[in-house]
Amino acid sequence: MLNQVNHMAINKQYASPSFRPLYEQIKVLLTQSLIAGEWHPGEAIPSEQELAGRFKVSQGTVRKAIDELAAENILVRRQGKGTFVATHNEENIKLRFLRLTSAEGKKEVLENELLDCSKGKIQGEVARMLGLKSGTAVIEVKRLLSFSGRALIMDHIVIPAAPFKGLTGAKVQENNGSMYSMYETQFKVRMVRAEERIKSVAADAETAQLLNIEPGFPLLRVERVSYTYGDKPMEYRLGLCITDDHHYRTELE
Amino acid sequence: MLNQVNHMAINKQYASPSFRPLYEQIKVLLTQSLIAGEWHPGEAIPSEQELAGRFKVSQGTVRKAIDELAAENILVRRQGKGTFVATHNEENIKLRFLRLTSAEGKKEVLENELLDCSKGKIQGEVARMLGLKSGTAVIEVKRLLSFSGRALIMDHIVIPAAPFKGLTGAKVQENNGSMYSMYETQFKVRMVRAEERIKSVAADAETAQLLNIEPGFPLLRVERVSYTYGDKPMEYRLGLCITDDHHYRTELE
DNA sequence: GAGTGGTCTAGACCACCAA
DNA sequence: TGGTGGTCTAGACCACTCA
Repeated sequence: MLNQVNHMAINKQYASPSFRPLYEQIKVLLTQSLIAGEWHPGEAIPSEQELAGRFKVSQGTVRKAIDELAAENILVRRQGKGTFVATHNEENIKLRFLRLTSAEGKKEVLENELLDCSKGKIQGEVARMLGLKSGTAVIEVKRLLSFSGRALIMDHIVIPAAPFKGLTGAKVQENNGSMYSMYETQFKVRMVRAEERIKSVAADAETAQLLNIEPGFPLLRVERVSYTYGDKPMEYRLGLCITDDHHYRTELE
Repeated sequence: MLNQVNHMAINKQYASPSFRPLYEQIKVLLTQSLIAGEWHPGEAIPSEQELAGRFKVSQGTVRKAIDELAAENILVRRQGKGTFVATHNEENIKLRFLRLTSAEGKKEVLENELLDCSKGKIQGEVARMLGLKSGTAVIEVKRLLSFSGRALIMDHIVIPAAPFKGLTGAKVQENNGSMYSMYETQFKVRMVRAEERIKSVAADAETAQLLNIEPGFPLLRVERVSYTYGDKPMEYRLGLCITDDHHYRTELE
């Protein structure tokens, strides 16, 4: 199959219109291998030379494909060692998606308090955002995240039940609340990117009690959809955050 | 000078330690030309071939340097036409840094109401963030931004007076509130990237009156520092936003 | 020392654009 | 038709890692 794809490519690649560069085809092939689970997060993929041989293209073309996947945080290059599948399961990047920081950026101790982990059926807007039919079985997790001993975030997480069969509150506790790390190690699901929508809202009575603040206290409402390989949405998350001593940081480019 | 740099590079480039790739040196040279104003926003820079000749390196090396500058939104490539200095002064990207969107992402008419434009002296935290000494002369702009007829953002903008000599309220009005476009066309200052810190706050009395809401209404407090070429901070901005019908969108990668 | 990614070159050819 | 960026190749050599 690979040979055929590339023979086609080599013969037809410069037959505009609908021209697709070879390296994009290589990118698709690599992504398919990732989806198929040929290489798991943290593992090395074959060397550029070997992939060039397998795909019957030059090393430079494989290189360009890997360059782009590395720019998308899907692969990670390490000179002298190889190219690896990116992972959330390493100390320095376990919290890659956590954007809440204290004013001075000082180190903090994070704690996770599980409030609820139950099965349900999805509906409405959340179903649309996850690309699921209304009524699909989902798992819902509610938890509190504490920074240096103070509860700052109330999270409500919704994921489809099928890919996460066997997920329980106990497992969430075991992983100390690092959901993305757990998704990878336990369920082979890697989140590649996420989109967030942020609003300012007043705390309702229930949230206020959980976060130990007065009702009406201003909270940051962070709505997140996370995507796995192939831009497939796999997690919905609603966070309510206390931001009197902390802030959400982001960069515009 | 260029020859010398490159002769040094060609002879010494592979003399580890402190090895710097050639294309990084080219990047620095291109950035210096941008800072020096050799090419202005919207203009074309010389072709890859010409730059390769000028720097005495191969086209591929120039290409890699330009690739990175394009990834940083400093240059823009247009196949068949050339490579251009990126600009905020084009319709589709005038609002590149504006992250506030209505729920359905529908088009909106933006209006700018100037509240104040005055000179002052900088102090405290803002001085630190802009890398200025306390007491440096600055220009402060206060304005309201309306979306489809409703005032949603109260902006407070602080910029050093020196690079923006001659900036007046009238000029802000002329440019219809598109500050980044004005910085470029009138003062040759291009903002390349920005960092933001976001909090949720309750509206104070003054802001509430300006935005036509009740005091205590939850607002998004967006603090921004914008950087020009060479990562030099050039603008501080504090925005207070109504987010009942709108949200701030961002992407995590 | 062997193997990996990283840099640089030279050359061929294609896609796209403007005149 | 000529000039520009975009793709692809083949080869040489360097930097880095690890056994």
